[in-house]
Amino acid sequence: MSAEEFQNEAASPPRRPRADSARNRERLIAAARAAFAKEGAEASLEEIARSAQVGIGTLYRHFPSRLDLLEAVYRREVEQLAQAAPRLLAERRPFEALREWMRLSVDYLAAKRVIAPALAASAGAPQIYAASGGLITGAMTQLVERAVQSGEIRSDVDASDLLRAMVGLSYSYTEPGWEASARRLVDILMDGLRPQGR
Amino acid sequence: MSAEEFQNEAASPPRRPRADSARNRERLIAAARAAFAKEGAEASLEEIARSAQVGIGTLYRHFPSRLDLLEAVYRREVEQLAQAAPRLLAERRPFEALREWMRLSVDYLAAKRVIAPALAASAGAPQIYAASGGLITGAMTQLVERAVQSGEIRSDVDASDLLRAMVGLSYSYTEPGWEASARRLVDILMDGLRPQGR
DNA sequence: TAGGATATGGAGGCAGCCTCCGCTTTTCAA
DNA sequence: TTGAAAAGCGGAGGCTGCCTCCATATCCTA
Repeated sequence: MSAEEFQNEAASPPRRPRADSARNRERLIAAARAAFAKEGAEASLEEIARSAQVGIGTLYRHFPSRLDLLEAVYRREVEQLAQAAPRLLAERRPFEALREWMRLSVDYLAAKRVIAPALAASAGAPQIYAASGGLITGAMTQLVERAVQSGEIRSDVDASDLLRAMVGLSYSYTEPGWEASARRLVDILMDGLRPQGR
Repeated sequence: MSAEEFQNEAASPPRRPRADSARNRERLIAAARAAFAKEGAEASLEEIARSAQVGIGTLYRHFPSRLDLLEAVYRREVEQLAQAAPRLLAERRPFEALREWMRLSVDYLAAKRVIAPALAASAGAPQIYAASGGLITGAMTQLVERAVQSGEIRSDVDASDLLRAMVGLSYSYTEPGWEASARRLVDILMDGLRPQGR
C-alpha cells in the first residue's frame, strides 16, 4: 500500500456530500420511479436521465447499473411504506389506519412486481428482500396489534395472516385490471376482519 | 371487391407451403428455445437468427414481434409436455410414467417462468393460457387415473391436486437453485403419493 | 476567496431493433 | 422438363438505447 493510500484511509475527515449530488440523486430516483411504473423495468435510462434533467453520465455515476437504480427505487418504496404505519396510527383510528395502509401496499406490490423479475436474473437479491421483509412485517405488526387492542378487528389474526393475504392479493398480477381488483379485495378483507362478522 | 380478389378467394388452389419456409421456422423455434432458456426473454433476436443460420429478415417475417416468437416457443413446450404423457404411459409403469412426467414439467415451468412476465405486459395472454391449461390438465388426468387404477398411488388424489402442487413447486421461482429444489420436491411428492405412506 | 475535491454531462463507439427491397428458391402448369 | 410467377430470403441501413471517458463546472473547506 502506498503512502497516499494510507493517508487517505487514516486521516481523511469525511467531507459533507455535495448538495447538487444529493439533489440529482433524488431527481433520478423520482424520475426512475415514474418511468419504471409506466414502462416496466426496461424503461430507457437515457429517457430517465432526460426527465430528471440530468446528464446520462450523472445517472451512471449514481447508479452504475440498471439494477442499482431499480433497487434504489424499491428500497425507497419499502421505506416509505414502513414509515407510513406510525404516521397513519397517529392520524386516525387503528382500523382506518390499517385499511389505508393496506391500500398503500398495493402501490408497493406494483413496484415489487416490476422489480422482482429483474432482480431474479441477478445475484444479491437475498439481502434486499431480507431487509424489506423485516420492515414490512414490523409495520404490519404495529398496525394489527393496535387494531386488535382497540377491539376494532377480531383478535385471532396476526400480521403474518395479513401478509399471506397480501401475497394472495398480488397473485393475479398478470391480469390487466389487477390493481383495481386488489383494492376491492382490501375492502372486503377489512370488512371481514371486523369482530364477529361486520 | 375487385375481380382479381374474388378469383383469389374462390378459385385459388392453395399452394403447398414452401419447404424451406417450414424448415426455417423450425430452426428459429429451436434456436429461440435455447436462447430464451439461457439468456431470458430479452435474448438478442439477431443472435437467435444467426444461430438458426437464417437472416434477420426471415426471423421477422415468421415472427413479427418478440412476443410471437416467445409464444411459439411456449406453445411448443406445452404440446410436447402434453404429448409426453401417453408416450410415457406406453413405455413404463404408471407410477414411473407419472414421476418422469413431473420431472419433465420442471422444464415446462422454466419456460413459463421466462414467458409469463413478457406476456404480462401485453394483451392476448388469455387465449394462450387457456389453451395450454387444457392440454396440461388433460395429460395430468390421464397419468393420475392410470396410476390410481393400477393401485400404485393413493386413490384420494386427482389431477387438480397435483396441479396445485406443481404451482407450489414453482413458487420459489426467484431463488437461484430453484430447479434442483423443484426436482427434489417431485421425488418427495411421489414418495408421499404411494398408498399408505411408502 | 482560493484551491482542490467532487460531480457534471454529452460525444462517441457499440449493439440490438426493425424495415425495406433486390435477389434466390420453390412450386406449378404446360 | 421448363420457365415464369409466387413465395421466401437476407442483410444494409436508419434509429435508439447502453455505457465510458474526460474536459469542464460546481461546491466545500480553510
